[in-house]
Amino acid sequence: MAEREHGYGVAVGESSGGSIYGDAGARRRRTLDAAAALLDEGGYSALTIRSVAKRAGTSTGLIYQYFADKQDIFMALLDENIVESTKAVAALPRDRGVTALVAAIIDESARRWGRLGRMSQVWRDAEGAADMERESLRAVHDSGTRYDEAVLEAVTEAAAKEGRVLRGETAVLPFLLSGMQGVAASIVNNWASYLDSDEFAQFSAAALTRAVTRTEPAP
Amino acid sequence: MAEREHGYGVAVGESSGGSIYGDAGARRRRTLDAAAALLDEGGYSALTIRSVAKRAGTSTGLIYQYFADKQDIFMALLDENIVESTKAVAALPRDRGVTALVAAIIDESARRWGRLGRMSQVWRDAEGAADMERESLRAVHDSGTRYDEAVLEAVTEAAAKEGRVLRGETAVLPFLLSGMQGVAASIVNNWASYLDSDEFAQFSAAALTRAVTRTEPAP
DNA sequence: ACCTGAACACCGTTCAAGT
DNA sequence: ACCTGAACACCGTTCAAGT
Repeated sequence: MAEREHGYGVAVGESSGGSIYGDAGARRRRTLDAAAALLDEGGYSALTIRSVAKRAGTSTGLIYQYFADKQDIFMALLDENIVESTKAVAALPRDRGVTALVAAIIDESARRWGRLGRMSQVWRDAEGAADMERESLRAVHDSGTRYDEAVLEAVTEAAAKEGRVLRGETAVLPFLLSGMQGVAASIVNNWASYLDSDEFAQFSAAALTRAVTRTEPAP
Repeated sequence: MAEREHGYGVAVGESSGGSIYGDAGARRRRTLDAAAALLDEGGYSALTIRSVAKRAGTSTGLIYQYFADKQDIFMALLDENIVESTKAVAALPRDRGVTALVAAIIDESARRWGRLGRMSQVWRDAEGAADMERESLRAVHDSGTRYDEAVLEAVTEAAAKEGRVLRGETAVLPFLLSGMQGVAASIVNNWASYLDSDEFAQFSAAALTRAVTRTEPAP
């Protein structure tokens, strides 16, 4: 917030009080923070290597010592965001019903999508580029898997508290995830602008709940 | 298909047999065709103004006489695609049940999304750029509205043939559209790779049908 | 009048040169 | 040893110059 825009040289962080010279970890962190800030402020087009370097207090050349390329920076940002979302989902209360839970997840998803939705394009490009070996790609993939698991756990628990269960088909979770994502994207892109977005999220959550759960069979 | 790759000068189309010199319509068409072909062959990164111009048999400068900028070309492509999708939806059979209809729409949507999904990013950037007046943006918006209407009509009719009706809430259509879009995106991005994509589409179509229709109340 | 393509102001990325 | 930033090969866009 009070970060200097035209700071001269390296603004020392709250680390062990000295120079950042040679500190790979700190520099990586600052680079990521700078990239995230630029993305928030000016959108995708404001995110250039030169401006990231300036804001992070490094040089363009040095950035390439910590990241393979620009895509790699996005990937790292995306990964951190998914990890955060996973924590948020895991922390959601289970005792207010499946619909309320799903609505909350849609909300979270819309927030993340608003910031990093464009990332999915980058992600797809990266996958297409045949360098699946890339660590950052594996990281995003793994984090995504953990996110999916967190959603499954949360929904299962919330359903149980209502005396309901998830349907048994394999496609139930992918469908729920896709549906929530689609609704979140719609909200962010403001399609259905004639609709109150809370009302839309609420209806969608209820509809998805109807679609993926059923009342528990008597034991 | 048999289009010349290194054609010299202007390859005359099936128009009135003469030069294309000064023919704005034809040049616009060729530019769009070239852009679509490049997009299909090399993805987003292959789509440069220089290569579009070369392939279309024009110059970079002339392209800017028919399109405001690169974004405008995408917009026109997107618009044509939505119009085609609308026709496809309108032509879908109504007598095989809502689920089959929805599955077919998801299929169509996945095909379109695979080619132009990235477009949604461009679209959002364009909207953000405050030049809502832009004709190409209005066109896409209007075409989108007509697509939505076509889906509504198709689903309503298919439901009626099964003795069902759409639920009455305003959010029903946006939810259905978002859900189908989300599922289509998942299929294209190959999330849920462990699942057969037909099975996934089928389950999703059935789930969405459950969520948005109910049996018709006795008259 | 219509069209071209060199020129401009960028971009991501590299690597010789500095400290 | 570590870091910088000019240089390279692009990009979208414009506009003087050609026909």
